[in-house]
Amino acid sequence: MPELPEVETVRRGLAARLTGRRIVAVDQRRPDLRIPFPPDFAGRITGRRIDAIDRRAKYLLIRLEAGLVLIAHLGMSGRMILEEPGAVPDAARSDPHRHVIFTFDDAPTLVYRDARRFGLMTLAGETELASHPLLARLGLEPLGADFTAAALHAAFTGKRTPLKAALLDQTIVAGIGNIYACEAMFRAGLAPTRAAASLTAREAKRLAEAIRAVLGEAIDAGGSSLRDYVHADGELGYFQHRFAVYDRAGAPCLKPKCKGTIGRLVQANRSTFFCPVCQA
DNA sequence: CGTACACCCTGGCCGC
DNA sequence: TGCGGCCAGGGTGTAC
Repeated sequence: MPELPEVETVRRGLAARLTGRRIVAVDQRRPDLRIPFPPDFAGRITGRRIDAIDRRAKYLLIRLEAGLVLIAHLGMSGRMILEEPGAVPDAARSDPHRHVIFTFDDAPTLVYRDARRFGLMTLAGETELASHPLLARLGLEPLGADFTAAALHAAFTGKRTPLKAALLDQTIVAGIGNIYACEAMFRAGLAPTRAAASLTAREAKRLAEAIRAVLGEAIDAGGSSLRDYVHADGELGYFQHRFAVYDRAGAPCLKPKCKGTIGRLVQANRSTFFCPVCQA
């Protein structure tokens, strides 16, 4: 379930364990995920130390020494799993979805598992990172300093698309997925069907604050509920979180004194959950 | 250009 | 228990 908060939680877990460690072996078990691995993927990263692990939207940016960056996206089902070297669980031996296995000096083994293979891994030079096709068109970073109410309002200018679709458009705001789009609109009290450009400055301010709050709380929940952000089985960044509207169709609205019932509609082929009373 | 939809892939769940 | 249909938190390419 990787949206921005989950990717950030994974980032923190990986950074804590792997920063400064050297990749000593890479077992790449198939030629592609959503896109092909770059030529000589394993060869190009083997032997390099990890300088830092950063994030842009839902992309992990694993900075290796000498200016090489491993760009990773978890797609829908991608997971990063840390295992003690040699301690591979029996169930994992026959698991066909463990696609890449990174071995380190003096650090847990990192396994990339992705059943649906909507994730990706590729390489880019540090200097060309900002202009890389995967990253160049990304919009506002919701937890970044430039994500202001005015910037969000401006980004919605001319967008006649429904608010829900605008929030999922990574070229407008980057990192929000289906769950947190629903949660943020609920918290801001905005109807998902509103044209994005129709938001007033005041409404854009409410929405920007709701987005930041919802994402921040989810990150806090991930961080506080996991020791070092790692489950007992080594899986990183997936945590129980209570949602106010997501997947709650037919259940009562949680807003105090609201007697609404959470509804579901389909926008851009994806479910939207909302309270028709609070989000009128 | 903006918007709408099919599609990529596997697994889990539901109803029959 | 088996099987078909539907759904899923991602993004992209194509057609209008």
